[in-house]
Amino acid sequence: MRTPAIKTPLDDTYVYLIKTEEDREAFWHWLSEQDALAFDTETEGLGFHDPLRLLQFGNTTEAWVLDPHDNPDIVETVFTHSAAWDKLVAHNAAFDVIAIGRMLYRDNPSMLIEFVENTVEECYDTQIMSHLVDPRDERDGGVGHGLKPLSDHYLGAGAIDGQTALKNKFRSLGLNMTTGWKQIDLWDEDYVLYAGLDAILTARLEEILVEKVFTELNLGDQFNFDCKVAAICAGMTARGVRVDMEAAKSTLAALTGEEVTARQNAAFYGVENVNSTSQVAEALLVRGVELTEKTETGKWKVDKEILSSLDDPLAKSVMTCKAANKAMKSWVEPILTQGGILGRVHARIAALRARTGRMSISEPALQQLPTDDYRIRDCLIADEGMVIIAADYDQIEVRVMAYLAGEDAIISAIKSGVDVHSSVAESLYGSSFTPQQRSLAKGAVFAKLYGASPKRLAAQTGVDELEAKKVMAALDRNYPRLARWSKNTIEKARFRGGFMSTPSGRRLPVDRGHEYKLVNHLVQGTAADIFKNGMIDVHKEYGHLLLLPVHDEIIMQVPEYQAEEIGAHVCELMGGVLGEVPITAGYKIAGRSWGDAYRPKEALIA
DNA sequence: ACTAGGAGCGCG
DNA sequence: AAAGCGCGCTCCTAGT
Repeated sequence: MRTPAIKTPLDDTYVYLIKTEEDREAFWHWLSEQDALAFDTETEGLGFHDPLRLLQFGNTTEAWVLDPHDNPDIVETVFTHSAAWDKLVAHNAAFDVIAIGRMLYRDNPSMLIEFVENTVEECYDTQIMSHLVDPRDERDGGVGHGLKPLSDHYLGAGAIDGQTALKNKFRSLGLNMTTGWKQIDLWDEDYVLYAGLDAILTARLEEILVEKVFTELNLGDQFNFDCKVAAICAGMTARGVRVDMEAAKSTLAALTGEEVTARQNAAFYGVENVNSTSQVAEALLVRGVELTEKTETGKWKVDKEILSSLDDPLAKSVMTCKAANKAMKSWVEPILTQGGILGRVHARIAALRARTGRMSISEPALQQLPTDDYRIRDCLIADEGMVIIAADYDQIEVRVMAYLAGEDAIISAIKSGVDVHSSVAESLYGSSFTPQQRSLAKGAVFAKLYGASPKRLAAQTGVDELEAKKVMAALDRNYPRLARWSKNTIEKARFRGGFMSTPSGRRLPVDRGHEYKLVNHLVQGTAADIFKNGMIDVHKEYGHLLLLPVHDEIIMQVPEYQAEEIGAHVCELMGGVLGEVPITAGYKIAGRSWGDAYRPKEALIA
């Protein structure tokens, strides 16, 4: 007996359920007629360990919804006996492939990683395509990269909003967005309808986006490149990083102690809640501290920079308390929670997240671990017999800027192996420049890189505004190609609007009124692609050792006895030339724990 | 009760 | 003339 199909709000499109043997037979027949196959999953939640609930397949007019646990043969045939259809289509393939892989290879981490890498790379991922067409998210004024906004925009399917519909459904059942996904009946009419629709929308999006990416924009190579990167990143998520549970517990205990002491101290001065900026400001004013800066909304500004300039016991307690609290809540507790499941943290690594093409890591945010407190990184360690190493590019953004600007004066300094910032300082102040002058020169280069005003440069380096202005002007005078490139970039952006592209072809949207940002975006985006390129090359040789990407540095674990050898080789693989500009990398060996690279000398003994 | 935005802070 | 860039996360506050 066949289970009745569900008619969807889209014209002539249906969702079929696989519940009976007859359903299964009909599905196999349908499957044999597909060449492009979109798939999607529903899970109990968004975390790495949350199990699969439903698996959906679809084309542009039909979807099939099944319980993967009841149909392991279907899952295996589609995902492990490839080549029966031309392509697999998914929206953010990494998420679904990991969920499917976890079901297939529950007890075999290395098989899981291999499966994830191979399958993600093979997918036509509509999220990657979306990003190549327009990298902006909704907050930035772009279309966004979720299935819903993309369907609204490209398919005019605005009426379909599974998220909202299901949220309401959850509510009517006494559930919420956390419990609902886990507890709603597997065959709930709305649940399976929207599950199936997502596969259909993905299939429709793919048709439109493939045309745009491959034909209109000629970004086929860029797409394949980003698929490769996405696959490597998904593999790293699947591999995870080993957690040192004992270290994590003791870090948590130490931070808790610091937090409690600092909080009591702050309370003594009248601040019940250190995270309330109004309380902090009020208490400081009462103590006779002079505050001068206000925020955009007119409240007293009491950020770390201001507090640290105060030399006040309350200010110190507030800073200590906030730092400890942030470290616990953002990193140590999430690491402990995830580590408690299988001993590893499987952070989500988004291969194509920033509008410049940079990657991001979340749950937890492992690209943002504090550098001044090794105890956080101490929670993360290499596997048995291995050590953590970090290989990072040398001044990648400055080199990219020199290349993009064709600034020979900087390029020749780089080529001759001279420190770039010293070379700039020498050109500005002569060969007897002071360390302060080097630091100001470095600041000026970064100001150029970010499009900062002399005012900002002054604030950051401590010189007065006039001095900052003079330095910026001198920089422009001594490096005329850099000045011209920056100026031309901004003018071109103003004139043309729309999108501009990096040399590798990545499209960067122009923000009206903020054209100066293009200078930075071109540099950051090009640097991101160089990094990804290096990561791909390292992956070819040492894929099984990759742990995390951190903007311009690759974190790996390597067998202890080969650490030097592999480190050096990895740097060779990362390096290359950008036109005339040499691109180089260096490595450092941390130790069994990542924190070993950040441990101050005194702490090494203890 | 839940949401959105602001403020703040961590990194490259 | 003026402009620091890109992220993720947590907490607070004010809104519904």
